[in-house]
Amino acid sequence: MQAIGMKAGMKAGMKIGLLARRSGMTVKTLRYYEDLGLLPAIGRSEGGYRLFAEESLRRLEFIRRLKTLGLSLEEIQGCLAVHDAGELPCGDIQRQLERQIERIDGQIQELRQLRTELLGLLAGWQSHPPKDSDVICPNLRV
Amino acid sequence: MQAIGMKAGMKAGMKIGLLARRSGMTVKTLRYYEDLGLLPAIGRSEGGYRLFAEESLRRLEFIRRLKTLGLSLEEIQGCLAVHDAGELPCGDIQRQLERQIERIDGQIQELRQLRTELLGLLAGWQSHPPKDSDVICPNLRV
DNA sequence: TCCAACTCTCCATCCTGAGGGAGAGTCTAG
DNA sequence: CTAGACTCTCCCTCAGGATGGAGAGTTGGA
Repeated sequence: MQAIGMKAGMKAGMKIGLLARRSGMTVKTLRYYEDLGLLPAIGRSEGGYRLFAEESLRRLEFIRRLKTLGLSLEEIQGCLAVHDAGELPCGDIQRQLERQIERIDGQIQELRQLRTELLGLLAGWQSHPPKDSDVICPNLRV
Repeated sequence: MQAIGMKAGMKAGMKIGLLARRSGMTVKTLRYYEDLGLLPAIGRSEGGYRLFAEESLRRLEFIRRLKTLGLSLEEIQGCLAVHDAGELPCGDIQRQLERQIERIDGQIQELRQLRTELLGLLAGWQSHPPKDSDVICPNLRV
């Protein structure tokens, strides 16, 4: 027997707590994502509770995956918007991932330069150099 | 002729705007540093204006230098505290710089791994794969 | 019916290193 | 003396991705 008011096959929607348990995210985070528009609810219960479709689980997996690849929620939202428009977001995702590689390359370059500078400074560093009242750290000459 | 109330050689102290101009930092930043305890003022004028010693310039150079090396203001403050206690901070700075190199190495490692994963994903990426209604992006299988 | 569990909204907070602006007071050259 | 430059404190805002709590309302099983 179906619940009253439900046609056979009609899905009532998950409440946020269940979705949180099934997805491994916190209720707070899901509300946050919904507010951002990343995770639309299919509606509200009579009492105002958010109701989510089964599909939300896949959506959250997608979000989680792109997040671990270093994309921002805003970038992820862009990809999801393409999906929601009925198109395959693969092309957009590809572009975002390529951009992400460029960002990473830039960051690695900066970190390498900094590392080199730090190593240079530490080569020949003296822990107890003669005091020089005009500088705070003689090794840095400042 | 000295200003009234000034003994010869006594320094009145710089007001914050002059220190900002001479150091190349903004007034806002100097107030911020003073609030944090990084840059103690030698006192206040009768009207409540912060007065800074000449030494503040060296201190700001020191802060700027360590900041470009990637240390946080908190770490810099630790080094300055050693200096202010009358000791040479070189040993502490050395330790901080070594820690910084370790942090950088860790970050580079993470970035390299991520980069590798991204490249792996993009190898063989199809911009327009066949649609699969069960996944959002077939290339990611999510 | 009743109670516990759940959910709602709204607001505040975290982190870091500042920046913006209001409104009031101070300093200094002319 | 006065105008204009300078400075004060106080509070808000930014980025990004959430998290915490208060206080009120909803749901569902016994």
